[in-house]
Amino acid sequence: MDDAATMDRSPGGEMVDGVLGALADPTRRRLLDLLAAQGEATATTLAGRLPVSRQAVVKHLAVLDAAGLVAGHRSGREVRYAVRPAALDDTARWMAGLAADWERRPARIKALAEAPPSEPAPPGPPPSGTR
Amino acid sequence: MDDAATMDRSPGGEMVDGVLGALADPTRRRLLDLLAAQGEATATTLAGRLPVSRQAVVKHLAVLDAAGLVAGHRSGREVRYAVRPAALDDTARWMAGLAADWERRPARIKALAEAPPSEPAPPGPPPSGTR
DNA sequence: GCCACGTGCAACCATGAGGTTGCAACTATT
DNA sequence: AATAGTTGCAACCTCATGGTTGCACGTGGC
Repeated sequence: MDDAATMDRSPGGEMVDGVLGALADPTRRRLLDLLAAQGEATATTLAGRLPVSRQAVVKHLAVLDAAGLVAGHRSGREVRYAVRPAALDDTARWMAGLAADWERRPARIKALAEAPPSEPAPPGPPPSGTR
Repeated sequence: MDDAATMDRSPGGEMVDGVLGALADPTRRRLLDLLAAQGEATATTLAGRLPVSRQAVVKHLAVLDAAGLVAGHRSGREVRYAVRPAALDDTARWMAGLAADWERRPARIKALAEAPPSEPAPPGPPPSGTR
């Protein structure tokens, strides 16, 4: 049921992947908006406010849940979902950090350390078989 | 010149959409990492460091460019691409704002304004067809 | 007990995104 | 001029994704 809850701030960014993937879809974003606005809602309810079937909503909620962006608890015969800020927050931080990284890296560094001789255009990319 | 440069912080979040979509793909993220690390690189060079063809890289770069995450300028017979922090930064802010929004919204509000009569199921306005 | 509402599961469909290959066009370098 | 290295198209392939429908299962209200 949960995996993104694995509060993993590790470098690989395994969670970031999930969040970005989930957030990439517009319908999913609308869903989150609705959810954030209402606090709680069931898949059936949400489907009523979107141009898609209930099943589609269920699938989307599953993705969002896997990404840790929402969580649902059972209440009687229905399952109410609610938004879960943590993962989003973490991803926002990650992204801000990345942006900062890019900014403080105008260019160079690598270019200098990559061509000791005098060739700014190394035609022989050599060794590293990154595969 | 391009399009994402349309510094549009408008509500619709037209840019955010592009950035999230672009960032959703892992290959594209690797590409950005490489690019950020080297400062500048051509599609051909980058393809050499990734497990995909040059053409695939070209397509990815096109997506990233459309999202405003990279920009390329011609230098002789080659086209060097470089990372472009602005869009990423904006998106990070947007996301942080959203997260903050979620956090300061434990629930309620809706419950009060939504059920005066007795019918909480209006056929709502299907906004822009997502697809 | 019966019925209605809501969820859960599975099969199925269609499109688009990621990837490939092949080739034409352009720019340097010799 | 001939050639080698790059970029730019375009056709084409495959598979994951978003979406649908149909039906079985649970749970609560009558």
